[in-house]
Amino acid sequence: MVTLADVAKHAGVSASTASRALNGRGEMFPETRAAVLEAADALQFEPSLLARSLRTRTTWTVGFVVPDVSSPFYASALKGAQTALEEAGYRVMLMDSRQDPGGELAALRTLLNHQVDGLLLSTVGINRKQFRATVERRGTPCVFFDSVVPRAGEGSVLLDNAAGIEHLVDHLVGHGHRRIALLTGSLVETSGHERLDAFRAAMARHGLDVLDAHLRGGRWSSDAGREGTLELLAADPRVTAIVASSVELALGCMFACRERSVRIPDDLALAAFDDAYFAELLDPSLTAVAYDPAEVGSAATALLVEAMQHGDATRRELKVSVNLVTRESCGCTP
Amino acid sequence: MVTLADVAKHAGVSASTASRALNGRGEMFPETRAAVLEAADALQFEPSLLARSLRTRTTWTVGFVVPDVSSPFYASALKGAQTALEEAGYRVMLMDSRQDPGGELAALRTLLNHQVDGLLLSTVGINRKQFRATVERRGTPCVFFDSVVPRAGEGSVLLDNAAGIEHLVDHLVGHGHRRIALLTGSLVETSGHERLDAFRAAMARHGLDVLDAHLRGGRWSSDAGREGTLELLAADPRVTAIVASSVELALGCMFACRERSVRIPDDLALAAFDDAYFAELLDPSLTAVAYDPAEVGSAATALLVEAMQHGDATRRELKVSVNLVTRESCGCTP
DNA sequence: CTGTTAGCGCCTTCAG
DNA sequence: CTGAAGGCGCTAACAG
Repeated sequence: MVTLADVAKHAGVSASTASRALNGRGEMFPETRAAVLEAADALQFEPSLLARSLRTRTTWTVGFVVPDVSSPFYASALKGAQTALEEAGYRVMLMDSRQDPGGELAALRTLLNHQVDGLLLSTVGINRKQFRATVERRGTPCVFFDSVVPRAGEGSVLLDNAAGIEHLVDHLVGHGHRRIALLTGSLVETSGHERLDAFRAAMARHGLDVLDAHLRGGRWSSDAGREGTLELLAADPRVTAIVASSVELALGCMFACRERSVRIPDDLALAAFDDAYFAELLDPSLTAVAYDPAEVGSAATALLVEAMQHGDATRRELKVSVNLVTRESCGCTP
Repeated sequence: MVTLADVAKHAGVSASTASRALNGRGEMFPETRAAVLEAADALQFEPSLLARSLRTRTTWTVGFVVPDVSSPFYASALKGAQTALEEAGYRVMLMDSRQDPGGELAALRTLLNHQVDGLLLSTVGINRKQFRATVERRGTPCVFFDSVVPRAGEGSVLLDNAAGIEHLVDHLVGHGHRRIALLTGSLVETSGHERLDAFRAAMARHGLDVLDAHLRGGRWSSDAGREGTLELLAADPRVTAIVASSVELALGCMFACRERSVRIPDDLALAAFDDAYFAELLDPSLTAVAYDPAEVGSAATALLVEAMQHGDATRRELKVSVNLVTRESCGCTP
């Protein structure tokens, strides 16, 4: 390995001068700088980021923690964050909490021991005290996205869950439905319980009841959607419409309907939170609330970079807007 | 920040003893060790991985480079790798080359400057010389997956592209098709050109011609699939079946067919490489070659861990097996 | 403008 | 079994 000392010797200057030349810090004679750059080039010098970080106490690395990287939503958010971070000169260290608070805490500790400069976190439900003890104690800035620890961190970016669910419920009510059920996601995550709360609120606004038997699911998977729908169908055949808290849940619902020969939208209308690039090609095509998942990542990054660089004291909470895309599954005709 | 020195002082021992106790190295009086552990616990000591890495010259970090993290395939491969790496005690540093060789080289350099212990790389087509100059020169082990630099690195994991395409072509020929076109992916990537080569070979085996006009696409996107299909439809209406090199390309094809009122499978049969969890619910449901994308990541990780730990000299090349799932788009009936 | 000195936090000789 | 000393590669403070 070729070190800064080698470059300095080769250029006939001291290590500090070499360092200054390479980092463009301070004034110096152009020919001195040129000599150093040439030497670095000749020796193919690559600085050790490790050593630099140890000395400067900044790593230019940000930790990214999500429940499941392979989920399309998180993958897109990651992409958005990665792009924005790279632009700002940061690198990404990725960890997966596997939907487990213990795993999340372990991930945070590892990242913190790595001296990351900041954290982008979609929590699976650690509490404020745990958050305090692991991240706040170190003073590392943290921005939450999609799922937050209430009143913690330097900011958060959430989808406009309330508006999304409202669109869905209003639209189904507009089609004449009154017995509407909800497939919920994981209720320890912000998007899960916000969508549930919003569903209750939207139904109430139309003077409609929400029976506990009409709330099913509890996980984000397609399986949970299928099972929840089967339970729903068995428990109360009078339900005429379903709101799914995610595409996966909606797909599960579609599977269940095929098994039970329930026709969508004739026997049961369906509309989902989360659009997908294949929604148009499904049978029937899926009415859904759309948004840009990458924007969640990039917006969170913007907040984090701000916090890392200016140490802003005020917590900022952003909402990413959503819009309804009507297709066939709700009962609309193409 | 609490350092090893603080712990040592608190426990009334030297820093070296504290280090030994914490890392379980060497023999020592149980009470000494206990005192150190207690002190570390009391002070909530967390070792600086940076300093440790600088000293030990191993970071327990692996670099992961892909063309696009938000693609479902890479996201799943990442998940597989992440899980396997974490199990082996490694962390993941992620970079996105954005389908650009320049970006890929930059990513590799950054990772290498971070002293990663190993590399998991899906290349977008850098050449052997560039690979040599950046990674081989440092001696950092690298395992390729999905897309390789020929005869480079410590190993590779590829899908069985030849078998997959063969299944697809054989099946379509079995339905009586003879004029079959191919939507290709990016030909600078291994999966892209292997699938093309395999298509030619499979067609030849049936004594069928492959016209250049029947090869369209060139990128992995849905858009490329749509445009390629429109071109195909315009150039030669006698084509009766299409093999898509990926789901995205297949979806693009389905969009194009809707625009032109071409019915699948009656007017045009379709079958794709890559299965998807929603393939069953498409209209028509999509015949496809299936495999486990996470396995690509975990298998590559196994190879890499082996290389990092035992410095194996022999290059190993793995193939992940695939299988055909027949549905309606090829002309089969449910 | 440039060189010398010191130290980030840790681990690993080498003595005792 | 334990302590002292040195250094991984780099940069910041202080002289000159």
